[in-house]
Amino acid sequence: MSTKEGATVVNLNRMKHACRECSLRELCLPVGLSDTDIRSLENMIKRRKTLKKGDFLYRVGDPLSALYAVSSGSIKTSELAHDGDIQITGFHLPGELLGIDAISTDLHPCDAVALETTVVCELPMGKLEDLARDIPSLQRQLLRVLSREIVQDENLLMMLGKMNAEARLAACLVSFSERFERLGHSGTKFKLSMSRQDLGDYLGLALETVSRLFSRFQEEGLIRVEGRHIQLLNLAGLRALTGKGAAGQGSRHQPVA
Amino acid sequence: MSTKEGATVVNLNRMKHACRECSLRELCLPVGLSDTDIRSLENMIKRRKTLKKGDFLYRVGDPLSALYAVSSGSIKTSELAHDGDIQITGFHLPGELLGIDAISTDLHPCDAVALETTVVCELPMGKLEDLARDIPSLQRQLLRVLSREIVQDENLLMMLGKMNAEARLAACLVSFSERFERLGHSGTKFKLSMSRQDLGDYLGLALETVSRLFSRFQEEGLIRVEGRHIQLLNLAGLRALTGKGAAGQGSRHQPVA
DNA sequence: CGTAGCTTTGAGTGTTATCAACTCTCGTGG
DNA sequence: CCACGAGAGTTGATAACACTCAAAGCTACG
Repeated sequence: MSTKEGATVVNLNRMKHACRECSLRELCLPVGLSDTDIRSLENMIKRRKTLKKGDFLYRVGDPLSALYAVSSGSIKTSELAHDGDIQITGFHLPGELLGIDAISTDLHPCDAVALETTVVCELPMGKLEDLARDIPSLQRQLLRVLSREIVQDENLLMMLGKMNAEARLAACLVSFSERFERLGHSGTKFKLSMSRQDLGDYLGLALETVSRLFSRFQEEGLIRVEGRHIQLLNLAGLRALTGKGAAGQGSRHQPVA
Repeated sequence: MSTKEGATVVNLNRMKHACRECSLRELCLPVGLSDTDIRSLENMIKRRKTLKKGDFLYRVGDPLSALYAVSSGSIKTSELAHDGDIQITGFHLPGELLGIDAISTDLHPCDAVALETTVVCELPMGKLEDLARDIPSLQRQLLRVLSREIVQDENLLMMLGKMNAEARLAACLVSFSERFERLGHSGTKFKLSMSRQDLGDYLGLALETVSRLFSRFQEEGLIRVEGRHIQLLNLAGLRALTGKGAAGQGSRHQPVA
């Protein structure tokens, strides 16, 4: 298969990972579950998988056997067009669930590739459904997670359909900022795990356009760029560029409207 | 509320609409449910609502009280951007479910507007969850429907991110063709219920571009256009265009959808 | 260190948005 | 019955934003 067996050999003794002790439990599936319910969830988790950079978690057409929760690292999901063009449909950070777009057909419609060394928790689909039936709050949470994914996709739709390149990258950076912060990391200084090409394939832009925008944002004092190390110097300014600026100070360069 | 009470007064005696006798049951929520299960579903359905063209089914920020299944007619869902730009996130035909993107926050993130006289079945959210707990196959079906929506959004993402204007409209027409056919209508001759502006707001194009493309497709013998009446003359040709057809069209790979 | 991949920057091009004028349809009211 | 106006659609001219092609600089890793 695509993922090496060797990877899962490491730390077999840690396989019985406890959701209760996981720092991500408030971001992941256990939200709103009682302690006993979480214990049931723990028992269901088959194992944790470690992926190296470039490893596939699953591929287009693979049958759905489990959902995966990112524990550490990051994963990109992408769809291939007939002519080889790639659309990245999401970057998945710790606490986020993968594979839910496969539920409708029981086949994965996209590839999932690790952007760096990444650990995921495996949630066997059958057991998850059984458990959801027994635990109403888990059922609700599952629906919520799916629904949240729809909302995220629709936000991305808005970006691709109605925003210019500048606004797209700004919105993307703001999104990363918020998500890193939720993870307890810095929301203004972080390292991107994906390439310019990946960002372009996500935002519907050429990689050169992404690169140029990074340079321009730096010139304008909005961010500091050093390869994949990003520092957000003017978060409000970035937000203003996305259009949704509530705390907008006059960072209006060109009348976008 | 946004929708007038008057609309629902008509035909109160038909309120006890039977899913069992609905021609859409194989497209809608009852898929895979037993006869008794469907009966439980019927009892849950609060009522049917009739909307006139332009009526809102719900608005951004409205609390989620029910999901809606389109029975006849069509509905567009759209999000408003800061500067007034709108992105249409979907056109919903009979048999399709609306409101599922509100489950994550219990608030509707988009507007839903009838494109023509439209009838919807109302599925109270709380009762639906209760019923899903009692009927495992309904739970599965519910997850499936949500997941399918994600897949659809991701297809649209692919269009907006990677396809040119020509390919987008072609893909859109092919999609309508397939959906009308599933509904038992003609897949090659149909009337669009939405304006060029709506199509543009869906495809991320200016309305003028949409209009020009219709004209060009007609010149090329792909379709026949008469206002909103569309006839597809060369479905294979349209499909070829969705594979990014400007250059050579020797596409060996199968179309996605 | 050397190579391969990633990133930056430049120059030129093209697809598509924007602005604008005109037609057509349809419903309303004079 | 026709004039009128509003909304929808078509078509043309122009220009901008982002893509493509190209080359050089940089980074990382064996």
